[in-house]
Amino acid sequence: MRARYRRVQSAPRSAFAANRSEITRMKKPFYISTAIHYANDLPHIGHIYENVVADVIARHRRRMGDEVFFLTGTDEHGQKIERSAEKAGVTPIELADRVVEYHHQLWKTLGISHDDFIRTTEDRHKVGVHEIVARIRANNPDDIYIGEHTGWYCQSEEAFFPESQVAGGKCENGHPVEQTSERNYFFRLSKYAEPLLAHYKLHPEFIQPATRMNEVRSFVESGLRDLSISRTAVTWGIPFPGDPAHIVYVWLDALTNYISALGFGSEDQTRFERFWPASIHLIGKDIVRFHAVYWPAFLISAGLPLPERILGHGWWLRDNVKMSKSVGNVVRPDEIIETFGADAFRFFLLREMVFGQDSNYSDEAFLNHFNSDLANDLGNTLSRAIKMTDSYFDGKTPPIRCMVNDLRDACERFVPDYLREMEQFAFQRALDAVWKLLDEINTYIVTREPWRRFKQSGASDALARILWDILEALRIVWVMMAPFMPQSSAEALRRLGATQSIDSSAFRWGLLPTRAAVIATDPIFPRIDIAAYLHSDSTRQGAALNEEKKDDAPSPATAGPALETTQAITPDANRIKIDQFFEIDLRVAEVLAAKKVEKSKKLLELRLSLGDSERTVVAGIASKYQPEELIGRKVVIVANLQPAKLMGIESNGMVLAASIDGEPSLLAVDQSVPAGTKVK
RNA sequence: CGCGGGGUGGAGCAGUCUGGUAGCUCGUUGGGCUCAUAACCCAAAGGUCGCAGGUUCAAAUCCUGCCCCCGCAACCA
Repeated sequence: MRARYRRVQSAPRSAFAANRSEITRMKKPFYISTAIHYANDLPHIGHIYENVVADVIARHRRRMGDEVFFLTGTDEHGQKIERSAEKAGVTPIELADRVVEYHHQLWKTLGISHDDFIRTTEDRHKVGVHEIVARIRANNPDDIYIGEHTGWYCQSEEAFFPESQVAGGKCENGHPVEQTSERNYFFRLSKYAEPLLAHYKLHPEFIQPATRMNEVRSFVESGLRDLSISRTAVTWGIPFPGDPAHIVYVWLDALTNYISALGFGSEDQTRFERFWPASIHLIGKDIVRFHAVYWPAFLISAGLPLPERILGHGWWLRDNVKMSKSVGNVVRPDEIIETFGADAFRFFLLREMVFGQDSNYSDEAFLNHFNSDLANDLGNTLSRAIKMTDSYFDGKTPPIRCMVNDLRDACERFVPDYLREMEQFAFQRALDAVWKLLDEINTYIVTREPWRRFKQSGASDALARILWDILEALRIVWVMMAPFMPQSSAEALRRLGATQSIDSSAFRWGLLPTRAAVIATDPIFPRIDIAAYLHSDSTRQGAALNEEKKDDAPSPATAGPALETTQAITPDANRIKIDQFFEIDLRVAEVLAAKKVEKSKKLLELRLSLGDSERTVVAGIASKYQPEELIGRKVVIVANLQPAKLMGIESNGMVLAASIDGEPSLLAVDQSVPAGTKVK
């Protein structure tokens, strides 16, 4: 993806122009939402990133004078929750409560400044969902009708599966499916292709980045089919208005959160009237379609205004191949946040990812950025400036302001750059502008040599001006950093003796008071010994970042600071009895034939001899082994495993292999051992 | 034809929409400074921008074809 962001149509203003315009005109309130996060599992780095980005935008808008409403929340309905809850032996709402509690803690830890948190199980949300259905029916009585929904139905799971999840007559969990029809309520989505295309044309900034717009447009151009908006097979959801035998389709349910949270449909709609339409729906790129097609179609039908902008961010990938401790890129953000602070992590997320693009996460990258950006540049510059002030001017900001100098020029060059990039969600470039200013400050320090001046002529006026410049430029640096690192910024400004609150005028040169107390103390970001950190505490590694934990219910034990559903494993509790081991029938087998499974990436179909019998086993070892080299080889298998179908082939056993970063290495036995020999 | 991302100095990445001297961070080398967190400053080395065609006065950027890597899904039983 190689998108640039179109300019926000409220043209980028310089810092100084902005001040004036805010006074003279009444601004439209600014409403930003994240997606509501699905409550069947704990948040991962993708959710964290989304909320941090939204928070940075919200904080930036607030200080620029906007009236901001920032919403996040949880999506708590649907089958997956039902099933996860069942597995955990709790009711769906108990499960959701647990996850939500964790969300609250996490967002607090990370300093997310949302104004409200919507749960789709709340009454106010149900009211909103009923209201939007009512509005659609009132506005376009034709748009909701009863029809037949035909699809692959799985008896044992009581659910329809999309074509993509059905293979070889089985659903994704291996149960048989059949073509079945269900009577559902439908939404006449087909009617809205033209209005949507017209809207995209009129508002090219509606979907960003632009490549997403292209995808959406071609999707709509290829024709829209009416959408089933109710289910009868699911019970955990909002009863369909007027027909409680049906449940409202999850997306109609979920999307409505953006207005139900504003009191849509309730007695008091002042928030809805004030803040809708949303300025930005911030979402992952995977759900752009729902936000850019279904949601606006529902809104048009209901006679409601459309959100101004759908902003799709990229995904955090984990460093693919080299996930290992020795390489030092094991992912453990929970520990990172605990150790280095929420601000450092927030900074990293925005510094490292080009907004909109995918990016790789690694602890090593975090640590490197921490040292070079935060410790060496941002923190160290603060330290050296304050230390000199402390020594030369008796712990107070110098007594003389300086209004004409190179640093002021630099600020007036970089602050507008920074503000422009912030408006375009180009956080990486906004931060670049900050670091360019930091460079200027460091260069200024070196070329002016305050230490030499002090030795030569003490606390002279010239020295006062120079140091005041440095401190003032740093004040502006930390004002720029405020949305990214709110706590650190407040702390740094306090140390600098800058007391005024941060608003849009805080970027102006000259605000640092003279003779204000500075605080010379420990470094704000102490350097990390990276090697020592990476090799410490190896037992706690393994919080898998992007791993889907499909049906795992979050355990109560993880309601603490852990970011993931990893559980502390005490070795003793984890040991098994020997008879448990003997339940496993391990056998030596000889490979008679081997071939790659068609269309598969890592599967080999093996024909094995167990001496007196033969069987077919499918093994996921194709990434490492060629079929030819396996023939005649002796392997160890689990012989009494339930059969399973993989890519349509029945596998009767499991070939044992050691796994090094996912690369298999087959267990070897002496070639002389006859096939069928028991292993114990 | 399942969906998507990518191939740019040693590493990680911008830049590609709107063609015009190839940029950032880290690393490396040499020098400087000593206020600071072995930090900071200056300078240098290092790239035929995956390949092949095409359009153009001009291509990392536009067009065509191809190769390779990765994520998701379908398969690690």
